[in-house]
Amino acid sequence: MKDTEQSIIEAAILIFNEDLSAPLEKVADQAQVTRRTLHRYFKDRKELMDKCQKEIRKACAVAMSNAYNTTENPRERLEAMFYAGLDCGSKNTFLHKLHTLHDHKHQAANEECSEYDHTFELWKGNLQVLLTTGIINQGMTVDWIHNFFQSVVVVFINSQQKGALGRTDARQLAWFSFSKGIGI
Amino acid sequence: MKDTEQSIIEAAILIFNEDLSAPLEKVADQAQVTRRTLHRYFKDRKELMDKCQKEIRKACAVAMSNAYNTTENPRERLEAMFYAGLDCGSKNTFLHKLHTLHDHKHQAANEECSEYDHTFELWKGNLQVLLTTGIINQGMTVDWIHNFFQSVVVVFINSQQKGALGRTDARQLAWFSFSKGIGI
DNA sequence: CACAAATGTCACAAATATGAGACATTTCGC
DNA sequence: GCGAAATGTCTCATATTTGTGACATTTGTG
Repeated sequence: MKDTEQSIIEAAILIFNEDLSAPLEKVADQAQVTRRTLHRYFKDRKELMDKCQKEIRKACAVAMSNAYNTTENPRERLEAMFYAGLDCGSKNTFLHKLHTLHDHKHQAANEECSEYDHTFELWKGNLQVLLTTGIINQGMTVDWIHNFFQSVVVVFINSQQKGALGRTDARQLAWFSFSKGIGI
Repeated sequence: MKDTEQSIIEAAILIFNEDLSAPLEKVADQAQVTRRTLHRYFKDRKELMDKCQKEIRKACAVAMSNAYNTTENPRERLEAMFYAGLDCGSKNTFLHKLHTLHDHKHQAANEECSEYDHTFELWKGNLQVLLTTGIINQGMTVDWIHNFFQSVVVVFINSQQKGALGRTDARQLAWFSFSKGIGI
């Protein structure tokens, strides 16, 4: 029964990802919990948001790290990490969103920002190999591909929400769109 | 000086696109205007939001319609409408976002929904031609490509906001990612 | 300059969101 | 079934957001 805290966090990620300033009652509803209970686990909005970020960073870091270690081939690594990104779903996109907000000033001094950077260090490093060895040609930049990656995850999430496509089909489609889209 | 109303709408689209429940003061700030002035032009939040949607639908509809009429070749049409989508920028993505929200129930009876549908009628019709003639193969679905289209627009906007890429370069990159990503 | 329109400043009431106390009810392990 | 922990209900104080009136200031125009 102690997974209430976790389910609130999951709900918050879902809600805040759509509506950053949504009232906490929406989060509580999504978690099928009272606002009162939510406040028993989280002192205030800021604390909830912080826990969300921590959860997100952890989940993404673990998934990415695991995927990275499945193979030594850069091309296969990219694919493995891509699927890991899909599996992280809205956690992945929310993390990315928080760091591309209009008023967000990215600075390495910020603890959360540096953790964010670290999360994608492996990803970007691997990507750089593919770029320099010419497997990915064109005028592709790391930033573009990073954004593009996140965007394809959004497409995947949307398709899953609608239920129009099976998970396996959607995963294949996503990888097709991503890999071809960056010129592999 | 009467473009104050318009600049508030533009500001609102920018802010609401990032944070749907953002306080109106943020919109006023973005428009470099007092909250008091904002309320002189818009009775309340709902009226502002409605005007935003109207503006968005109009802008997207005009841009798409123009692009459609530049050529009769479906393949070229797709490209022209793609660039039109880029030019609509956040208007395009905000419109799409509003209709993919978790709690949004899409129903043709709804006036705004039907207008939204109409906006992309041409786009989807043209796409269907490309699908049935086999120019786009794979297990691609219209919905997937539609979502994918919107996502690439987001990537484009992000790259422009950062200023890392010139507009022309970004447009080319975007078209590359999109066209290859759907298997053209 | 003078005048009118637009905007800003300040003040304020109403609505909504937030956070927490007190106590009832439910849930779970034993 | 008992007791403890978790959760819900109800209530309330406070903070924030919202919308508007009254009046000062700025801006554009003749």
